[in-house]
Amino acid sequence: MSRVSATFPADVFGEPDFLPEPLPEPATQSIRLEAVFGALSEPLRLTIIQRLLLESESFDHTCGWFGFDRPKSSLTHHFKALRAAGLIRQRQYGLERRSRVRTDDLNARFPGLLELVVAWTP
Amino acid sequence: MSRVSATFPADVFGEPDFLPEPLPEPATQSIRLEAVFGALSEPLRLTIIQRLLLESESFDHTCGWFGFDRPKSSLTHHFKALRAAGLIRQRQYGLERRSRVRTDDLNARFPGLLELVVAWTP
DNA sequence: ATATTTGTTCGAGTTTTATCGTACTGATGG
DNA sequence: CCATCAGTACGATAAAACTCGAACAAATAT
Repeated sequence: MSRVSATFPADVFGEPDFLPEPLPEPATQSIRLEAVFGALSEPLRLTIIQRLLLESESFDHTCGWFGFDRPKSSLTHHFKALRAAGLIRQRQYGLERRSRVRTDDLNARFPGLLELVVAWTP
Repeated sequence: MSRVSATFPADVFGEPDFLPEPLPEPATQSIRLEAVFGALSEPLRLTIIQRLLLESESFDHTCGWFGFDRPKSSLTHHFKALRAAGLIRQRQYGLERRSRVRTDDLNARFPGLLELVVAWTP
């Protein structure tokens, strides 16, 4: 893999200068509280958001990074639910699809929400 | 109706000296964040909690007070869901079952949560 | 080119949740 | 006693959500 590839992994060399466009997601203003609550009512999804908040360093993570023992199609389902509700932003880096929490958007729209997720004990 | 009846309505003369026992509800420590999120992911239930927070004066409210145009059995279902998740406390006053938000419990356990509900715009 | 890797899409089965009519209960008032 | 009133319980139907296998797609590595 080339050091200058447009798709090299963000967790090896840090964030690339030019990020791929995010996958389709709701605009900040149209994130709905009830949809956010629905997305976070599923323990696996709550875990995803919490771990992204607590263990993310300066880069985004693939869904494989979490190490969940679930079929890939189940993970796709949950990540899509999180993105549709406005909780995560996803970008495609070559093969990988990396996710980060939309922290700024969520803090602006629902202050205090992410603190609750961080404090959650499974 | 007697002024000293054990079951007179709390919204006419204020809170009685001896409250009826609350209906079965989860203990404060066992209220689960994911269950709370699930309960609040339903717009009607979100409305119930918001209105109890915003429009409740010093007394609890019956489910009829909200004026929802839904069958009674549907309302029973949603109020039971809110109580099971630990969001409301319900007491029986004669015929009526009155609800209040478990504000202290929820603020202690999930600080900031109720503010999000208050700020919600349907 | 071919295999490997990461993740998607489709579709089916299962479980949960919502909706709501009907019948019922228990307290109150005449 | 009998009617009324607030709300429950039951049960059926319908809609949503979760789970997951199988087949597929696209980028990468050799």
